Amino acid sequence: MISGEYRHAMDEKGRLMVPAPIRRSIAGNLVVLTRAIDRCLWLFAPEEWKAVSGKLTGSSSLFLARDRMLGRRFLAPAQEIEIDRSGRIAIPPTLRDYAGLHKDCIVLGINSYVEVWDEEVYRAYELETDDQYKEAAEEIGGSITL
Amino acid sequence: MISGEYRHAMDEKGRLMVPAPIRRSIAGNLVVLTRAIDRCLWLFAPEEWKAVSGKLTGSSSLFLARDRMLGRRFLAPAQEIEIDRSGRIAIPPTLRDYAGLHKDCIVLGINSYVEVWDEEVYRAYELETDDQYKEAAEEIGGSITL
DNA sequence: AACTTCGTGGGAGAAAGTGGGAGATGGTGG
DNA sequence: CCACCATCTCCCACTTTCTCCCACGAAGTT
Repeated sequence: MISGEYRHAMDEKGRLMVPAPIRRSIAGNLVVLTRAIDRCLWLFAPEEWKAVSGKLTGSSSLFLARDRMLGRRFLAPAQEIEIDRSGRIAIPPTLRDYAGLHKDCIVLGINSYVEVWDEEVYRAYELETDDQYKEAAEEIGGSITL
Repeated sequence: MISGEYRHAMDEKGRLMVPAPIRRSIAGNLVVLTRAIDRCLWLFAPEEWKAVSGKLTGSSSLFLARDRMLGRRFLAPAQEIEIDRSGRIAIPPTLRDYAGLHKDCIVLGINSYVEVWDEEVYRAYELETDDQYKEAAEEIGGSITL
């Protein structure tokens, strides 16, 4: 179970720390990095990635526009990346650009995957979704009693 | 059953006392600390947190915008933290910033969870919500007789 | 008054994070 | 086809931060 919210700077070489607690919950030193659906990156442990991508590829067809699109935008950008001895990953330029990563990044551990955001982009996202968040909280309040 | 209202100072290292009465009602020396919905932090005993977070993670999908948002804002910030031998917790910087904790903090024990506020932020909250509080009391008065 | 419990501060060692250098790799132009 | 340049990758060393532990002060109790 991964979790935690961290702020880290990407250095001039495009390297970003994977926070130690997250690193500890990933076996081995390989991860899969890909474009998320929102303007950020997703980072999976290899076996998690297999599970997710497997569900998409399992039933997809070359001849369906929707499947081709998903392949291009979700599967193709995925890269296997090594965590170096200092616990960093080098983020490829195309992914860096997609997520608008500049320097200060936010790293989110969410259950079984990790998200990487540019700090400013994430702040903007939080503002945008603030109302939805509070609405959702009220709804959930109906079903969760503590 | 946790309760109590305490004022404690966070020291220069970002450590905050968990008041002894609250500590006694938590088994073990691990707690889960996370962002609340208002500008403060929530502290749960691990099993309480599992109960709450489990209801959210159970049926969530990577491919639904709302689920992603809830994961980011509610699940991700949660961190498991150890209570040290002196009964303190070290509050991670991102959580410290979110709640605007500076030095003097208010710790509230509420039933089955604990809230941590910056003192000034809490005073402001009390002022803001004073009218709502009295209205809410009137509403409740309809159903509670004592 | 001594003892116990609670809270506070600080120090040492360990871990985490940062920066930069050298060799390898791949692309470009002559 | 070869030489050169840019970039990448891997590794090492330094710095900072964190964590754990201990010792002291205050307050309440027997």
